[in-house]
Amino acid sequence: MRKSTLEEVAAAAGVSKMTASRALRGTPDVSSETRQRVLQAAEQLSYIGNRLALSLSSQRTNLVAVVVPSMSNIVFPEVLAGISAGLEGSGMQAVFGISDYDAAKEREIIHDMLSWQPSAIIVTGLDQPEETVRMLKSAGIPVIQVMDLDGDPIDFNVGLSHGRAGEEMARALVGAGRKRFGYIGSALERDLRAAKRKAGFEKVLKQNGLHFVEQQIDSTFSSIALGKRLTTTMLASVPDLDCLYYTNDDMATGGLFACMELGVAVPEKLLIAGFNGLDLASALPVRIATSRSPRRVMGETAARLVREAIADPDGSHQKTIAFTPEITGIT
Amino acid sequence: MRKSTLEEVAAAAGVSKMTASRALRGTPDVSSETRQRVLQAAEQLSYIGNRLALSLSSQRTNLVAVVVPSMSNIVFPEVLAGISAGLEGSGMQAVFGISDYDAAKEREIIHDMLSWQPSAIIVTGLDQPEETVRMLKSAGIPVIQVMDLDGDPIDFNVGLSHGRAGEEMARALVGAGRKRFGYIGSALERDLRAAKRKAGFEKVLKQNGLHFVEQQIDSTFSSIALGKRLTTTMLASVPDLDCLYYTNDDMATGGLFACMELGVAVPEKLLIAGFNGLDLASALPVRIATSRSPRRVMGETAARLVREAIADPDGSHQKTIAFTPEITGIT
DNA sequence: TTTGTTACCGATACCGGTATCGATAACATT
DNA sequence: AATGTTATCGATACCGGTATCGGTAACAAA
Repeated sequence: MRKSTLEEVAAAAGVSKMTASRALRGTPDVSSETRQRVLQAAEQLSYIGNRLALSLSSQRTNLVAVVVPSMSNIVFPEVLAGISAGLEGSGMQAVFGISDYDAAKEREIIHDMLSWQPSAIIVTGLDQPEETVRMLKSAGIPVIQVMDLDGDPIDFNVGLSHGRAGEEMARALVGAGRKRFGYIGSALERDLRAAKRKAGFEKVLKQNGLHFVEQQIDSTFSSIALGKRLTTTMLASVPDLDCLYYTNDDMATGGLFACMELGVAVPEKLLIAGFNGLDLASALPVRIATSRSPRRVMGETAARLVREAIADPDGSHQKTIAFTPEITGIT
Repeated sequence: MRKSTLEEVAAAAGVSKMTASRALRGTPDVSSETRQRVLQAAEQLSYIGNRLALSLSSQRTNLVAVVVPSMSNIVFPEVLAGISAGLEGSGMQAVFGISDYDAAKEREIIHDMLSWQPSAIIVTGLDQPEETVRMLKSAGIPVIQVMDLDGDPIDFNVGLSHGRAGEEMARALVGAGRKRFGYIGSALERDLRAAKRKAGFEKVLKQNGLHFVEQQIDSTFSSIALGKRLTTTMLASVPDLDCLYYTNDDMATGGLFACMELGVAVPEKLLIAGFNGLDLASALPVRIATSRSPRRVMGETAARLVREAIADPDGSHQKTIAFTPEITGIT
């Protein structure tokens, strides 16, 4: 079956294109009898409007572009789900792109997305290179940067400070009496937020006259398996650590599993700390420490800002919405 | 900064719209000097082409619509990542929609997506209601149904048989000497593939003169926490089960955690079986049985089919690509 | 009867690109 | 000098809708 156009629907209903358009959109100025005929013709031809034409003509799209770095970690899909849910009922539609933690690819994806003339764009983090920032600024639409808070926002900003999250976690752990710290990380040169957490953590360690006794940083991305492997290696060479800080909960969970297999008592002998507050982490048979980040809520909040900014483009809106991660799992 | 148009770029370069268009697209018939001027003007105005106009005019989009039921389970993001990766370099762009396991919502989303005139559409499963099927058929583009295999495909089909996956798992478990089976599920009325697995499993049990001694099915969606809770409840009332089959690995993992807290020996006393073959499952300190489904590969395969079907619309292509899940974790 | 109103509908321009065809100038060929 | 070629560019139509304005018929009011 070939795609049918409004023209064809109109012809089938014996009216003009314009009248058909009005009938389908529910505009007034159409007799209910005519409307009926058009609706029927459209149904009959299984007509689906052409949004390209609609958007081009009306000079507005219902698109919200969203760029996230990855889909392999549940964190970003959760943000997307939040955005998608937060947009529901607004007539707006999210379009996603994956940058694979690659700045060049991100630039390219943003460019592609902008060419679809979205009404707003949501990007992850505040660390876009200058050229990307310029592109975003010149797009003339609301730009929402999510997840992070450490940096200069382009426009709107929804997130939490990863630097502070690292600091707080370190403070809590030092406060709990831990002294011999190790760090296990992954892909820090690409996951800049994880790097910020580590930096914040180290800063507080230093303030307390402490430091990471041992570090193990892999260049691949975080996973449970990687956390398990690196932990096994590290505990073999430095068995007397009493606290391990990880990139995130996935890595930390792998660490916990390693400990369970090695028979290392968690948290008595070794405290394990991650980041994110995954559902997984709270269901674990042994508690690990984590900073709970409101991922879905951040997505929903970003969506709300988009709706507000579009509903009232000239209004003065709150530009920054900060979340504070709650630390759990330290007793 | 206001969005600039090709017209403006052309004016700035002192040429016609048409020449500017050619220069930017790298078409021949433009002197390198003129091309240079246009490129410079475009750069200067930070011009970004309008894909709406492009696609409307050229009558082709680079869009591939994708509809998945959820983002809360890592399974679907992985499929999306596979699709996204498989499309890379083709100039095509995936657009995602989330149906929340709701047939009505799915219908609506598919309708919305089709209005963007995608070049192909990928949907999850084979169980769309008749009206949705009609809509997909009349779209006149390649339709790829992924994940499932049990049913009548509209066009292309990439997936595995969940009915058989359930059967195979049951055969393996019965073969391993298990006799007293329990089932723990979630949202089966919406997650039809999980229901198919259960049906297949039960069929084989019956063939062996067995049945589920106890069932516990919640109406909410699968999660580790839910698996843990339901397992704790079930083991309290029926402690002598020797095998538990779950909706999926998330639920099964929760079950394992419950067992670890209750001190139930896994797998000696109780064997735990899920589905998916998540990374999580293989990193667990105790092995659980699972059927490994090639989620990312299914996404990549779907993307490949899309590319082939679009590159050669009239060619005869293989319509169905079947995967067989590998069972692991039974010793 | 004339004049307003109102309800309904159509003609036309336009959104921002691309496809197509034709025009022009410069140069080579006969 | 006349004719062909080639390289380069522009004018126009069109993609499929919507915005805008104007037209017609029916009916009410004066």
